[in-house]
Amino acid sequence: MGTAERRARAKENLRRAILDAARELFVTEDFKAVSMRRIAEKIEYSPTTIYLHFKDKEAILRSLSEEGFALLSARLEKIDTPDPLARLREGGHAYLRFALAQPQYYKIMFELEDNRVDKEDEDSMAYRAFAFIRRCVTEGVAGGAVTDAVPEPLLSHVIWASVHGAASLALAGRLGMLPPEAHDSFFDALVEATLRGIRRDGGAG
Amino acid sequence: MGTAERRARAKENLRRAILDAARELFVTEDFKAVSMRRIAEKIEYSPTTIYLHFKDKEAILRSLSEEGFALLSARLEKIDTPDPLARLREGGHAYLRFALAQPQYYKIMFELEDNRVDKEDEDSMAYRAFAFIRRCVTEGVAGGAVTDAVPEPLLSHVIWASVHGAASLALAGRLGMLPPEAHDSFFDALVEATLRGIRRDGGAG
DNA sequence: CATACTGGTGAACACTGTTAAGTAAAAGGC
DNA sequence: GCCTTTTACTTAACAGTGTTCACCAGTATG
Repeated sequence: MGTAERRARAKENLRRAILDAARELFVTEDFKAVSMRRIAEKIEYSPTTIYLHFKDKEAILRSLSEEGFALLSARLEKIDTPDPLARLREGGHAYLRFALAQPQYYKIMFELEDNRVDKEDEDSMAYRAFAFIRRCVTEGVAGGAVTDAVPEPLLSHVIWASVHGAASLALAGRLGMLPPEAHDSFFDALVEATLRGIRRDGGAG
Repeated sequence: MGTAERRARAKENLRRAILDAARELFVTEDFKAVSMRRIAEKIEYSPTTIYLHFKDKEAILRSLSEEGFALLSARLEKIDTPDPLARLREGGHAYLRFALAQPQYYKIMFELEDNRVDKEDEDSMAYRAFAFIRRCVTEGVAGGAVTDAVPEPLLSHVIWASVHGAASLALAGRLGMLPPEAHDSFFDALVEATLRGIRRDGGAG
């Protein structure tokens, strides 16, 4: 039966159209500008139709959040620097560039209620982005460059927290005390301090 | 004229009542549960009355945000450990305890739109909390324990970012990969790594 | 005493997310 | 080809949201 397939395809298409419309709304305007009615208007369907494809509005935003993590991990995985610490450095800067370039994505990735990844959803995109850090740390520990005093995955979380903190402060407008031209130096200093903090030798070099 | 004073006092009282009602709503329930109508109901006034005391809803939330920073800086300023690095360590833990104990406060302190502290509003409570870090850093640099390779206030922002990142990840539910009993170890590891990252000697001690 | 100002309100506007009930069309069974 | 069931979709409505405007009573001031 080709009909069932065609129907499934149409369904998937509409689902994608909804996500596309929502993404365009919240990337070009604001995160608060995404309303069910505006999405519906954009896809030229009734608002209630959306509920046939997504449980509620948050489900749409969660999808976009996942999309954001996919974009982020794609950027991270492009980095092929052999040395784990140097790779972490590049990864940190790539992370911050992403957050600043895609603030709307970044916000829903971390400000959404109930991200709670209780279970081992190891194929989530967030997990995948995090895996970049974990690989660097594991290699770094194996090579002796990174401290083994803090067991994994604690150390990877420490790195993530530092970089996320910088991104979060910047997006929250809490870097106002720093002149804009100093932001890059700040990001640089943060990445370097973080690396020093996890080095085995304390990072005199 | 006593009448003008009495009127001013009544005005101030109502302003406080509004803030009290809003705080109780968003502390006991949720940040999203704070609505103008529910505040009005609590203070037994019409919703429109609130607009005679606050420009809009965000003005109320900004006041509460400021209140949150006041609570935080009060906690920090209690710490009187002489050694700057040890004081930073204690401050970091106090900061994290505050964020976990008052998640609603913490969220509006950093998730509110337009916190942009462009100008030198040096008497804001956020500035005051930040000054705690700056004092530690300045003393630390003077005493030789803290690196002088990164000029202030960059280094203080680095510290703030790290600790805020940990708090933010925790509140966003992004620590789900860690078992709950490991969270304290994580916070500990983060504070220690941050301190190592800013030490002059790289922190072999 | 008339005027102007103050504090407060009810009704309304233009939204929001979401649900229940209903409809037109396509698919499946005979 | 007809009948029934399922699918896709919509209209109307509910219960809220922030905010504004026109209005009104009471107080202070000329």
